[in-house]
Amino acid sequence: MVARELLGKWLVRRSRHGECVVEIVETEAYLATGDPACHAARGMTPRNKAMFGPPGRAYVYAIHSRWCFNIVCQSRGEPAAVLIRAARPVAGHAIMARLRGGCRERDWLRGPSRLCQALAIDKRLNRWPVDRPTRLWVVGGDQEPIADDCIAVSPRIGVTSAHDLHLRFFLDGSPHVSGPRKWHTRPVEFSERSPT
DNA sequence: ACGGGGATCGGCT
DNA sequence: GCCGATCCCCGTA
Repeated sequence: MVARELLGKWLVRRSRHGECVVEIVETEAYLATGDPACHAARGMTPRNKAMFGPPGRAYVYAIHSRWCFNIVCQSRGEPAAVLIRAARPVAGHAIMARLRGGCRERDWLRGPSRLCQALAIDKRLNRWPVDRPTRLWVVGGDQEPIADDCIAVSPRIGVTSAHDLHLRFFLDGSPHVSGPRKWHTRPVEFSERSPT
């Protein structure tokens, strides 16, 4: 599953502010079928058009006047995407600190819209290809995948429907993961789940 | 043309 | 923890 493979990968953003590198520590999957929370669940609209396009591109949309960045990961006629929820700063610290208004480093990329703020991601990057080094791309395809026992699973955050789907993946115990601190570690009720 | 709702965040208690 | 801001999108008329 792509959402889990993206953990530990690096995301590079080259903007007019300069270049930033971050390590992805939290993702959520939104599925093609059987997932009412997925924007594509009710067919194509102007907003979710990117999800119906080729995989490996960005899907950027606004919620409550803030941006969220997804990577389209499947497109065999079946739209799906991975929301990038949180990351750890690797390079470009000065840029991210400025764009995030000088809050604590731990909070720069903690949450999908905070991440977009820190990396200057907005609607203009909707449908942008993220598989080659231009303005926004993912690297680390050749690196070792994160071990299963370092990855925790839970229901998705802020999603009111489909609570039975455990499609949030994150590096267990990472301080850069979003949400209250109790969500930073593997929830007890899901700790018995075998890795998928 | 209109109105309800949302994959959020930050401030306040 | 809870609540409100804020605005764009989408379903309905």
